[in-house]
Amino acid sequence: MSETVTILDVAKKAGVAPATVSHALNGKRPVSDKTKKKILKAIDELDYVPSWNASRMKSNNSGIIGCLAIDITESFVNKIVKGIETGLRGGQYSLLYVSAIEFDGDFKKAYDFLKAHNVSGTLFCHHIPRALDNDISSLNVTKPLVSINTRIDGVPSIVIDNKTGGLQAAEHLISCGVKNPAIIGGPKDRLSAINRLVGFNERLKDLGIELIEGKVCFGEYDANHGYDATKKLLRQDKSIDGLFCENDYIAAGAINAILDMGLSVPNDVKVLGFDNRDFSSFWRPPISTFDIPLEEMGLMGAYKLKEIIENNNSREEVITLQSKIIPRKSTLIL
Amino acid sequence: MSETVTILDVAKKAGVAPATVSHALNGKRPVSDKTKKKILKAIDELDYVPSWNASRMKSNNSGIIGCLAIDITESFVNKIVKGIETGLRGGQYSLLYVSAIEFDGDFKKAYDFLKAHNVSGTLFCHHIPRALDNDISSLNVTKPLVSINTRIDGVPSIVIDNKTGGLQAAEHLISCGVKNPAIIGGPKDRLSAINRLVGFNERLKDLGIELIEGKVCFGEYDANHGYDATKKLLRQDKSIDGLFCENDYIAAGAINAILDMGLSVPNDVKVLGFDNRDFSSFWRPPISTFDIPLEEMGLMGAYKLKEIIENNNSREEVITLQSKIIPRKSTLIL
DNA sequence: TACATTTAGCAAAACGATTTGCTATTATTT
DNA sequence: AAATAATAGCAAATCGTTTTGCTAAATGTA
Repeated sequence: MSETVTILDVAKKAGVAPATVSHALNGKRPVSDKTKKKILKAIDELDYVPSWNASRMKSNNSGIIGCLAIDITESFVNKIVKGIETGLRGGQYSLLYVSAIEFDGDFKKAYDFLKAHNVSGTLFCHHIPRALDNDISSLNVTKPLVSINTRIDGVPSIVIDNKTGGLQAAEHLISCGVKNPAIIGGPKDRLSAINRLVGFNERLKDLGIELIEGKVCFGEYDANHGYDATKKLLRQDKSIDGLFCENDYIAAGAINAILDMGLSVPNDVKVLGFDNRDFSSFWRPPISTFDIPLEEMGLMGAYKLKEIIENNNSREEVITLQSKIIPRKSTLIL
Repeated sequence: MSETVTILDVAKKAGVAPATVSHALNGKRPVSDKTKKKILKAIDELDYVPSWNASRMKSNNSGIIGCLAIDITESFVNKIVKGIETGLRGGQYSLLYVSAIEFDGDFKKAYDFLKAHNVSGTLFCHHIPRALDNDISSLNVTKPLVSINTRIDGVPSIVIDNKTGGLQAAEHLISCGVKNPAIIGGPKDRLSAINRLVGFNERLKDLGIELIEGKVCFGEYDANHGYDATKKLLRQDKSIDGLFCENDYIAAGAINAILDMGLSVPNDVKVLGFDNRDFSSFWRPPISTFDIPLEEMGLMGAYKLKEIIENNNSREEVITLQSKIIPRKSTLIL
């Protein structure tokens, strides 16, 4: 209802020119303490809040950071977003969040939407490999762009070293005494799933263990897949004594299956997950897993983007972060 | 790098006046098909995207919906936010997300931030009872406001009927044959926890069962609290045969404790949770719980806010949604 | 044919800030 | 005391749209 109070109202009340109010507020030119005090008093009394719109239109820098993610309820997305917020905190930036699903996966439309808001830069945050590679040229990118969680050619990216994760998974299982490991993977079209497998396979080969096709099982990142795949694998080969599950949902399903078959975790079969979900620490038995520094990825993405915006430094760069193994009972010998 | 293309560039290229371009785009005045075609061609060739800033400054309606929530990683928050997005989809609105923690819990600052962006309306989304009641007057609210998940006096609110939830919890446990129930609650300062208890207690009293103080245990909404409280309760009173846990983390911890004591769920003790977390369906045993329509809450909040903005209808209204019980094995007799 | 009506499009003002050129005052130096 | 430099503050232009008053052309009516 009440009218918006503008810089003019403040100026009038304080008995100065609008320009002086502006200068008093953002210090582009000095203003005497006396007038500054008058101005602040007027601002306080009128409850004046400068219009971001108006000010940013003039300076052609919206101060808005666009975040284009698939779906905020994906747990990896919301943790990354939290990191982004932390990275932006206290600055002159605000976060405009957009789900790609809102635009039926049309990245051009979604990006145009952000453009319309005159964003100072954009953070992509998704998991679909090459989702943008074909489109990136048609996007007509005019403002800085940073990709989080997926590498895009020609774009600074913050990624997780999933291959090293897989590598460490192999080492961990073997060092826990596993002789005959198998792997239950995630969806074939997700780079995370592929890379974890590649690393796992590579290190096993180094250690002289061959991962035959029958011991690799792709599927969804969920508990049902873990359950079914485990039963299938263990029926096929009763000597399997270690499972690398590419995320903790799969691992939880796998443990359920093993227990249902009357076997023990970790005594008969050791189970290693990935992701460190909130339930993993109090699952029975607690699930050994890898912690992914999701918030840190968001943080780094925000920092990187700010750096590019502020220093106009746009050289491509790939920042790779490591996940960290968290050993729990599901792989330890009692 | 490349310059921003404005409505003037389009007008020049199409050989018309800027006003005509504007009218062609948003139909406030008719434009002939011929010129419209010329204009659209120019827009396409120049890849013109109208500046949201400039247009919204003029119309004094930013089209931006502010969302002020505590923390995006809180699972209830991100589901609500998803609902909000769905509710805003396809409209001329965009979502500006702000975490209250960014402003050290200072709602005035956070709200001023949104005001500075000239938001058309704001959705509060939090769980702290009365967090705003004291502050709401000092907030100097000039634009529509809707609160989700917490009731605020004088503000349209979308809330969950936790009392009825508690009530149904009591009925369910009794109908499953429980004779001597106890409750493990959440934090005392959360309305959800209080209301679930009130409903639970009330219905038990109706059924002639007294919930003495020794059978009520407040604490965090986490598994450790569930574990510790369960051990304490069951040691105190060995005849307890049913537990209402105010969320699923607590329920998971409770089940762990019961099993560790050598008892069976549900044969010896039945456990009922709340929240329907993602792990609850494949916990062992699967946890009976309540599904909270979080996305729907967000959706309703968005709808309500749009209605207020568009029809200038600002009467207070409290929309109460019901949670829905999902019976699983943890309370069923085998 | 002459008049009224509708349609199409242009020009200019407005939104609320920032930026910059300029003037008037005050402080510093010789 | 006069000349110079520094400071304080005002007025006006600007950012990219939308809105509105107005003119000119096209259409319909008598």
